[in-house]
Formats: sequence, C-alpha cells, structure tokens
Amino acid sequence: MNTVIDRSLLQGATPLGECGVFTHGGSDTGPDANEAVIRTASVCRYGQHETIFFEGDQAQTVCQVVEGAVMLYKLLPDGRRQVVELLGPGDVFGFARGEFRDSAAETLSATRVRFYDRGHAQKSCSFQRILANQMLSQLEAMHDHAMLLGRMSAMERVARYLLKLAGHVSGDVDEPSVIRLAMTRQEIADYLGLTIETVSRSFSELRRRGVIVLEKQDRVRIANQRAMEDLAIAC
Amino acid sequence: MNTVIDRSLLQGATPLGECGVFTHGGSDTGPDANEAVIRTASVCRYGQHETIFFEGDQAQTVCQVVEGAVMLYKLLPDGRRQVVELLGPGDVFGFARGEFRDSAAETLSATRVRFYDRGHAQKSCSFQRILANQMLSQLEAMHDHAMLLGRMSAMERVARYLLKLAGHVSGDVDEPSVIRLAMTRQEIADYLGLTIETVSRSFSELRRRGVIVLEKQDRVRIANQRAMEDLAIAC
DNA sequence: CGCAAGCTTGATCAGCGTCAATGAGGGTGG
DNA sequence: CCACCCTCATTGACGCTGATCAAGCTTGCG
Repeated sequence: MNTVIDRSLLQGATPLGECGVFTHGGSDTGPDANEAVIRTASVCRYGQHETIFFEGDQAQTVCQVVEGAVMLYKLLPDGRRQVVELLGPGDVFGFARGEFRDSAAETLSATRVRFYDRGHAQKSCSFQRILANQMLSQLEAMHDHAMLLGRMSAMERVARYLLKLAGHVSGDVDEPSVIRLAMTRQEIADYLGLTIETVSRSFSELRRRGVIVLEKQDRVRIANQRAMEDLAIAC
Repeated sequence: MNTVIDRSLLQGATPLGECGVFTHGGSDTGPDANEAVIRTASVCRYGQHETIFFEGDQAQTVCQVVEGAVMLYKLLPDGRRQVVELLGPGDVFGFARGEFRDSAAETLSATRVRFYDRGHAQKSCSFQRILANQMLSQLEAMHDHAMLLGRMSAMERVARYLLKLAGHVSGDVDEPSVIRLAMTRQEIADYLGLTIETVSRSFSELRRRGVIVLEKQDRVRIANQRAMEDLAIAC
C-alpha cells in the first residue's frame, strides 16, 4: 500500500516540493495562467499495476506522481517491451510534443497522480520552468541509461540497478540497506534490456558470491557494498 | 564543409526558427532577462571532430547548434563509449542540472555553436519555454533510442539508423534518397551500442541483399525502401 | 609511391537468449 | 488446516547473435 520503491532511487527526483508544487509564480503569459493550471488540476488514485494511459492515447493532460511509483514503457509490434522511465513523487510525465503519448504509463505500486490541463500548463510560465527542470532530470537519467543499455554487461546492469535502488551509487552510509523491489523480474528485465532468466541468474550469482542476501523474492540486502560498486563500475 | 547530416534526421529538430531563436518574449522574471540572454550570447566556429566540452566540465553556458551537427557521448572508466545524442541546427544542449556537464560534446562536421549564459538563461521565461520544448523532443527521442538499444537486433538498429538519416521512417516520397554519413563506423557503432565490425557487416549484408547501394564509404543509397522499413520494424 | 587511417572480411568464442522443467509463495476453497 | 492452483522465480541445456582477435583492403594524402 505504501510506496514500495524508495523515492531516492528513482530518476529525476525533483528539488521542488513534492505535491502542491507550484502554488505561486512569476508573471505568466496569460493573466491567470498559474491559477488556471491549479484550479483545473485533479488527482486520481490507482492500485498496483494499473494502466494510467497507453502509448498512442490523446495527450490532453500532463501528469505528476503525488505518491507511489510509475513506469513508462514502449512496445514493438511483436510484443517486445522496453521500460523507458521510472518515476517517483514529484516527477512529471505524459507531456507529449505531439498530440499523442509516446509511451504507456503503469503504476508499480498504489499511486496518486495529479492531472493538469495541457493547454493551461503550456501558458503558465512557472509550469514551463518546472517542466524544463523535470525534462532535464529525466534526460540526464536517460543518458545514463543509454550507457547502461548500449554498453554494459548483464551483471553490470543488475548491480547498477540495485545500487540505484539503494539510493546512492557512492555508498556513504553503512546502514544495512535492505531494498524492496517494487518491480517483478519481468519488469526489471524490460527496464534493463535483458530477459527474465538473465536477471534471475544475475541475482543468484550475486547471492552465491555473497554480495547480496535475498531475504525474500522482493527484499534484497546488500551485504558487500564495495563489491557491488566494483561490479557496477562505480562513478 | 556544409552540414553533412541532413537536418531532418536529427532528433529534436525545433519548430522554432533556427538561429536568432528568441528575439522577443513574453514577460520574464527579471526585467530584461531576455535581453540579457541575447546580449551576452556569442557564437563559436568549430571544424570537424572538434570537442566543444568534456564530460565533467563546468557548465556555465547553454549551447545551441546554429549550423552543422554535434554528438554528445559518455565514457566509462575503461574506455567504452556511448553516443547519447545527435543534434542539428536549432537544437539546445549542454544545459546541466548540476554544476557539471553530464556528457561530452563533439562536432560531426564544421559547426557554428551559440553560447548563452546559464544564469541569464535561467531567468528568462521564454528561454525556459524553448528549453522545455527542446528537452521534451530530446527525451522522446531518447525513449525511442532506449527501445533500440535495449530490444532491437543489430540489423534492426542499422536499418533504423539509415531510415532516420533518410529523413522519414515512413517512406512517403520515392526520391532516390542518397544519404551522406557524417559519422565514422566507430561513431555509428557507439551510437547504436554495437561494435564497428557488426556495423560494417550489417552494411555489407544490406548491400548483398540489394537493399542499399554503397556509392562511397560515406554515401548510401536506399535501393529498396520497403525492405528497409520491414527490417527496421516500421512504426 | 608509400604510408596511415579507416573499413571490410574471416575465424573463433562467449555472453546472453531461448526453450523447458522444476521450485517457491500466496490465496482460495474444501 | 491442508490441498490445490496459479503466478512468478529459479535452474539447466543448448544455440545463436554479436564480440573479439587478426588479417587484408580501400582511400586519401604527403
């Protein structure tokens, strides 16, 4: 019921306050552009693994995670899937360049999503500012992810994924760091560009080497932070 | 000397005018924020394969391609490289969330780049608007690219790359469509997440099948648009 | 003409995908 | 409470795609 994915591990965690994000603003194009965006906003609740929208849907709204976790993914005609984004509280998504959504959105856990009217949002200067920041965060995260998808081995990908979940690639704390996985093996595989079997084998290999402890299927303890960082090519 | 990469094939071609982009604007946070951005902007010229900045450099400026083509790439400590972005006229790059550039920038051909002061840019409302649009374009392009890197075969990647260069994934015109490649095989490989040998073999295979004609090393004619689209999994 | 840089091609290998079977966990109903 | 089932995860055997290593080849330039 509560957010299963730790917020810090998600890309683009905003420096903005998390929910009532822009309650005031500078001057805007329209006289009350900000006002309008906020006035017309609405919040929806979703359970785990519910679809918020599909790829190709009309994009009349801009969405923001209030609480929970959301993934964006794309499909090929033959069913191959790539998860292209993981989002946490504060993150904005579903804003399309064209008329349609470029990817589907699905919740990873119980989630509240705020919807803004797209037309109003485009007129609001402060919203544009937030959007630019958000897009930038996500773009930088995607650059990292492109490196992972294009150039890293299966083990490196899995190690990096777990470290990201643990909240910091550079391990500064020596807390036990138990991670709850909100994603199934299949979702992890589709995020990392691997198969479910390869993800599973990587987990097993890490366990065999004593780098992690699988307390439950969805609970991982990092037993050897140092080894983990070596595997992930710590940056 | 002229732009070797056709503009249309590059990600995020802006709908904005291409150079003197925002010469006026709505109201801004600062009184003359727009003015300041433009007044302090400067243009530099680069030859082919020159570095504009390195990953980790201080990010005091925001850059925009005026003419030519630029690629952004990231490196791993052991030298593995991933090209994360291809940019053409009008495209904005080098704007970092933090203090440092998250990737290196290198020209693919002779290029003119305009530099804006970052501080001024952040204060300008119209710049933020342009930036949001730009980031969005690039983000959507990255989503596509993640699909390519994570889920497509070598042949599919190369076919898609060539179609993108040809300017339209959906072939609407029956022009001869000769493509000039501004990138070396190594750069293409690093963009597509492959090795130089695999890229070369894919080109040869396409030639053998009569799908393309290699007029010169850097000149490709698409002989069979239909076959090409089938290979690329036309969308 | 000869050298250098970049491209192509071949032989071999290994990492990861595919196919298939087994195992664990959680919920439901008898 | 236990038995059953359904979903998801693990493990094994095997093969293919693409990486690696190693020559040759083409092109452009001094």
